Amino acid sequence: MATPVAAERSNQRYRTRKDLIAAAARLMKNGRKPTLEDVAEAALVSRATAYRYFPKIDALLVEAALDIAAPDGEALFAEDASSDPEERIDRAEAAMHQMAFANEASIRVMLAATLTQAATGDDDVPVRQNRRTPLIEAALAPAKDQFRKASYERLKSALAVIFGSESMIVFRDVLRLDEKAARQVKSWAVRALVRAALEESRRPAQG
Amino acid sequence: MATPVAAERSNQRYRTRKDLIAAAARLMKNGRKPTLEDVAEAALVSRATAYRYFPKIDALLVEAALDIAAPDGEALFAEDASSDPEERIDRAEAAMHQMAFANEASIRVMLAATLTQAATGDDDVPVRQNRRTPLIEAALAPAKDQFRKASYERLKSALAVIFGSESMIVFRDVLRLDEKAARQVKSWAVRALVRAALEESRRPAQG
DNA sequence: CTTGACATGAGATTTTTGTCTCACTAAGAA
DNA sequence: TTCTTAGTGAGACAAAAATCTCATGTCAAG
Repeated sequence: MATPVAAERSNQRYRTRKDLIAAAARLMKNGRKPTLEDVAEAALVSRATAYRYFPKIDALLVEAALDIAAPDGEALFAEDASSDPEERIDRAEAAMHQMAFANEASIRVMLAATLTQAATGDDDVPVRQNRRTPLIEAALAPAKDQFRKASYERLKSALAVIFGSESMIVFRDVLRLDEKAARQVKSWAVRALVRAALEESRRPAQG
Repeated sequence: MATPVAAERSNQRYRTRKDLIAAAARLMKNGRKPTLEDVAEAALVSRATAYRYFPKIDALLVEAALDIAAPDGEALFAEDASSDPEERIDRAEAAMHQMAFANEASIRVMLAATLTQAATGDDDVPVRQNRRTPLIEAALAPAKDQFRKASYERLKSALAVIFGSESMIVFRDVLRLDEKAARQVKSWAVRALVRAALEESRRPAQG
């Protein structure tokens, strides 16, 4: 059997794997969930090979979505002297926002692919990764000691809800707002949340 | 005229349509996207008939998701004398939260079915409906005149992001928090947002 | 009751999706 | 170079999903 598992041939395996992922990423951009056959063809690889690497196409789609450049906390705040958490969070949100709306179609495909799996408890299945929390932590880092522990954790989770690509779905499909309006709402919300967490951390009673 | 004669058959059509939707709703509860064949069988209807009613299964799944009881603003605040918007919003959120987590599997299926369509601009395709905004408006109603117009609109949109079933996905798949933790975060966040909107509406400068 | 129009059911058929086999190619070791 | 072996391609095969056709059943008007 030709199951790619031995270590020796790793270059070859790595390349075809990479080609498959790249091809999938390319196909996702038009918003349609591609079939494994589509991907194989686009990657100039036989159907059988494609199936060998990704028995479930969902796994491939998730991998492909990782190609989408996510804002990196380190880079984003590299030469940013400011330590005002409100400003920094807003800036981080702007970066995520821009990324999400620029890759809307691909993100939708990936989201749809993962949605039905977490529920069924399938475990050979890809899991959503969390790229927003590191970004949020980087933004809050300079001010971290101004928060109480509980406030800080709560704030991070709440911000994660606003930051994510899921919120884009709400703005587009449910509220029917355009990108600019969405950004304004999110900007206001994240700032308000940061302020609220800061304030309650300053007050003596309660956490 | 021949038309009214033909139209009289609507009872029959209505019943099979209803049966199909009910069957789909039943099948969605286990979190797997059912096949039209599955639905047809469960509805005691032939495949061909099912396909006649719903050429795309996604349309059927969306219809079926409507069966899920959404909290109704009128009923929820019927005997609630309180007019404190913070309390009322929190209460509304609790209701939505309970509904969303109780029907997680079905909601995931519906969400996945709609995600890839809005993007492609398919128009014979069902559209997400918005049940959360009326609820939010009902909760804010008694205090509506305490907000500036712009603040009010922004608040509603921000709350819609927190309220929705999409936030459940974030808590579960991305943050890996359980239902209780999710509720606490959301409760804190919605209250903070309401307070922020109220406060900025009281202040003279800026909107 | 009869009739016409429509809805339905039961396959046949086609398309799509996933699996398997086997020969061939090419990479790395000797 | 030659040998060994993992990775690949081509296509047969199987299973599932979607579409089409036509005979039958049933409703309601006359």
